[in-house]
Amino acid sequence: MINITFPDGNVRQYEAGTNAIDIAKSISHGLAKKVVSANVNGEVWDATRAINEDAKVQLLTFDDKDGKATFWHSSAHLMAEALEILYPGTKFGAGPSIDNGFYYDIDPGETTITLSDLPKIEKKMLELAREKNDYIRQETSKADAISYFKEKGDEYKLELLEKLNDGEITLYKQGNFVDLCKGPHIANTGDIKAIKLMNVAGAYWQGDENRQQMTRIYGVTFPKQKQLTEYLELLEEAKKRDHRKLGAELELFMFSQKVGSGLPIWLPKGTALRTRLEDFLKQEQIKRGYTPVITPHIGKKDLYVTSGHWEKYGEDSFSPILTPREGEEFLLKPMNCPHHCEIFGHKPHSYKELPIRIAEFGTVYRYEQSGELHGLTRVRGFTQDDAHIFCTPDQLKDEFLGVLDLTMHVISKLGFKDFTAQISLRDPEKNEKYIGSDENWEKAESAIIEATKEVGLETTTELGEAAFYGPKLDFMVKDALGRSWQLGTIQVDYNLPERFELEYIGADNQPHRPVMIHRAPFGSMERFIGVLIEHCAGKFPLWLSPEQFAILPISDRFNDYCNEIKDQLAAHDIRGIIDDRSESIGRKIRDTELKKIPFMLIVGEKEVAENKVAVRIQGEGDKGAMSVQEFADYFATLL
RNA sequence: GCCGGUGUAGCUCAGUUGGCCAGAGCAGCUGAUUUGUAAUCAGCGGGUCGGCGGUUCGAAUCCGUCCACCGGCUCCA
Repeated sequence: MINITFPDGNVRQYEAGTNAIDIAKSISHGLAKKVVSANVNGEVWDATRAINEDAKVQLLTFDDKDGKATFWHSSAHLMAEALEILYPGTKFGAGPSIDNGFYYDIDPGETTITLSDLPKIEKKMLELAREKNDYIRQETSKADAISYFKEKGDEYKLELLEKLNDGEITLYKQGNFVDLCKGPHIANTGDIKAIKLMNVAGAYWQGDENRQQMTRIYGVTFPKQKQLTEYLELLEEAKKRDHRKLGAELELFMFSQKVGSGLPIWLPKGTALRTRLEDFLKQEQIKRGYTPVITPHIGKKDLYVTSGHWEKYGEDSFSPILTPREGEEFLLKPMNCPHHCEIFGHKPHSYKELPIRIAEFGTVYRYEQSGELHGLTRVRGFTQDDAHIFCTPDQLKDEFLGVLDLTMHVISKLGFKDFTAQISLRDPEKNEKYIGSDENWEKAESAIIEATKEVGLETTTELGEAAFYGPKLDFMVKDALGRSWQLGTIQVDYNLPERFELEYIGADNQPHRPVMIHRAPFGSMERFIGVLIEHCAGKFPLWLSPEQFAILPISDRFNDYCNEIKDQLAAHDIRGIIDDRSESIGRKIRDTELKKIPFMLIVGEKEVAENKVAVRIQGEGDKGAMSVQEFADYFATLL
């Protein structure tokens, strides 16, 4: 007998060689049906794999993250089986589970698989699922595995095999399909009841753009049909929040083929929104001792040679523009920091002046490949809420903490609760990717780690994600479709001050090199607003709303009264419009609802007589009549 | 940049296997209506069918090429 310890600390005894399904059966039959895999001593195992020794076991169902991964990974194998039948000779790459399903990268040879082929593949998968084949795990020697895939002609599997050690190789088989796989898998294909293949895309083999482009097929599956229906409904909902759709509908911004792709054009309402965001941060920064500056949109190429950006990112900038007579080379500025370094360097500084915090909403232009462009979140021209702090090494940590406080203030003020903070350090294996001394890197990295610890911020750490000049802390938020976007960023930099030979005179009357912090709480106005639109589904926080109310007269006899109301509200700093079209009140309400204007103030005979307005809240309905003063007071409580 | 898809009026979409002057709803304009909590009625205007080139007696429809957009990949100071 062996001892099985459950997550709640309970210990039960089982025969050696038991498995997760049997353990589940001993608890309840319902549970046994739902078990897809099990966490055994920290490793996810097949639910049918024999457990021979004492172990800590957590049974996993589709409701667990790891359970989903098992289910979807098995679904990828099922799809591969279907593909092998429908497209004989297909070569298989890798087919993992992902956050929302699974994919398989395949090389179908001469055949092209398109969207219209997916229903056929789905159908075949369902057929195979109904055959109720077991997923069978089989340990194998490297030599046997190689000979199997050699005979099959699966060169990608052979390449994967090369990296594996003999003795740790397993194959999984369901039906007639055998795959190189470390598992784990569900017990039987029959558990897969609902299947939807989402799309096809190109993907480079091993993620290397110099190698073969594979066909990647994405799909998602569920144990119950109802779950699939719900998932598809969720996707529909998410689409409605898409900032590209809402941005057009609410007339916030536009793109023009003539102006150029990736170059957002801000319409009046979007500009109103953006200006309010900028003003909010500008005021906050003044309070916190920042000095606003303005620098040109272009800078000599030499400036970026000095900063190192030209060497590192020259190809990702717009090509230099030339002065017509002298032939001097200028870059459309891809970064504000070199300009700000020049500001710091234009006169000598005493240590008594530090820290110096130079802030600018600086518009920058970068060449993004055409296929990268995406709404407001990936563009070729954007405005950073940029600032650079020049301080002494002793001040670094306090300054970092100050920036952290500002960034978190901004994020919470905008209603983001679900964000993650990522510490990006250098990859110690790839020193050539970075500039600057080891000593400086270590100092910078530990400053970030200590500061985040001190404020108790939950972080993840990524090696190799640092900027080339220093480590950084990024704030990431997910959009409506679950894609993760970087918003605010804080970066420590010992290197630019060196490249620009920046100095201050210390208490010892000797020159010293300042440390620099790059930071942008929003990141870029474009991306931030794009994510904000999706976050609030176009219903912005009241203080940002381009129009806070619409006054809707029931007949044009009340227009004069409406104008008075509007003036009175303006005196309370509440902004809005009057819809004085000769339309029915029902129509005016509908149109205002669709524009997502937070308050409708309806004015008719009764309201004029009582000197009131009938308040209706967007998305909620009639709230009854109030005087202007009452409304203004109520409004103030919502800000 | 690479793979796949899409591109018809301001918006959402019809348009059979290439064949009369390319259609609808909404929006717009004009007029009527003066309305009580999510679409008042009538009339009218509006499209080089993404651009260019080709095949054909004839192209929105077939071919080529370029552009833009969508989903991914790669990249992201």
